Amino acid sequence: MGRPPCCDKVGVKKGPWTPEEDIMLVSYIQEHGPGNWRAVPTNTGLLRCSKSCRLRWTNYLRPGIKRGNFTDHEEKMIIHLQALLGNRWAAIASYLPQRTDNDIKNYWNTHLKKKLKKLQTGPDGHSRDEFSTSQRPISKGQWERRLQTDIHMARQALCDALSVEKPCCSSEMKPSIDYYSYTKPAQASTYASSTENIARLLKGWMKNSPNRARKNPEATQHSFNNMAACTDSTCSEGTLSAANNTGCVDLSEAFESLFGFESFDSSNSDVSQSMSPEASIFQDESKPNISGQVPLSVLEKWLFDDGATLGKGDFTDISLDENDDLF
DNA sequence: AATTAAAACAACCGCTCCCCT
DNA sequence: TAGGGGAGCGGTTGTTTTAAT
Repeated sequence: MGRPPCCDKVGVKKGPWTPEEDIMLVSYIQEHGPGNWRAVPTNTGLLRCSKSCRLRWTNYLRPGIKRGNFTDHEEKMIIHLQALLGNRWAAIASYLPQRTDNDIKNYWNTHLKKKLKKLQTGPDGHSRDEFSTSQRPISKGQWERRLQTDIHMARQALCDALSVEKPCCSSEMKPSIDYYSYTKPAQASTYASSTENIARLLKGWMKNSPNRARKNPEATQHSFNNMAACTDSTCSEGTLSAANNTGCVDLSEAFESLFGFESFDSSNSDVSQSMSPEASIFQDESKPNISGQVPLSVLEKWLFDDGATLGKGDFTDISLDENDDLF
């Protein structure tokens, strides 16, 4: 006997969420907090699968989500982290607390993949595939060890960077996954605060009809973000928060200060010119970079070469030098 | 102005992990 | 310790929007 589906297939609504459904979900979570998703459809009367509710909340309704264009340094962070972690979008998203894993994944698939492919092929359209043939084969154990080290190094570097602003890290960097979680119902009252927020929310929707919202999703999302900025209890507890105006530590900014990403201009993003032939590493970006550190070094070179100035050395050097020692 | 192709993004599906009994 | 169930994650699909012709 197989496992029953998480929800009845019949009578479950699919497709885009309506504002009404959003409100129902938000009000429920406001009252009870996220979690126990299975109970959400029953308790709210939403004809949605529990998974769908969770997804809608985490990807769209959750306070503090930043929508719209990715900044240059966000882009670089994603590329860098993807090289380090592979397609572990949730892990990557934990370093970009304002972005959802889905958002990052989509951005990677639609923008960055192409961008990197361009780099790989170069302006002449010919593949610059030298490393894939010249690379030493490495055993699974080796690359796993290497990956572990990379992750550790990245965490360490990030932790160091953050500790400048706020001594929040222990020896083990804790990704901001906690930002998602919301366990104690007691905190619920401070979450979306009150009917006041729902009213504001509605107001936002009135102003931005679905059509308009689609054209400018940021506008729609804003009402939620604002709501969150004022009331998100996690912020006052010192947890990472995206509420910019609350003075909480912003990981993106921390990364910025760490990497010194400043002058990378997407308009001059014809990075292929500065790319070495090793750019061929991107040929299989859907997997963790099994091919080892050489690809990573190229990536990093590109990431840090143009425009990055302060603080960049620490991260790259550690990553490159120490990992070379592994071999 | 109409049509088509490409891009962007929201949402779904199925698998895996982890916790609880 | 094993099995069941919920939650989370990553891949993929479907729909909408935008750009090009």
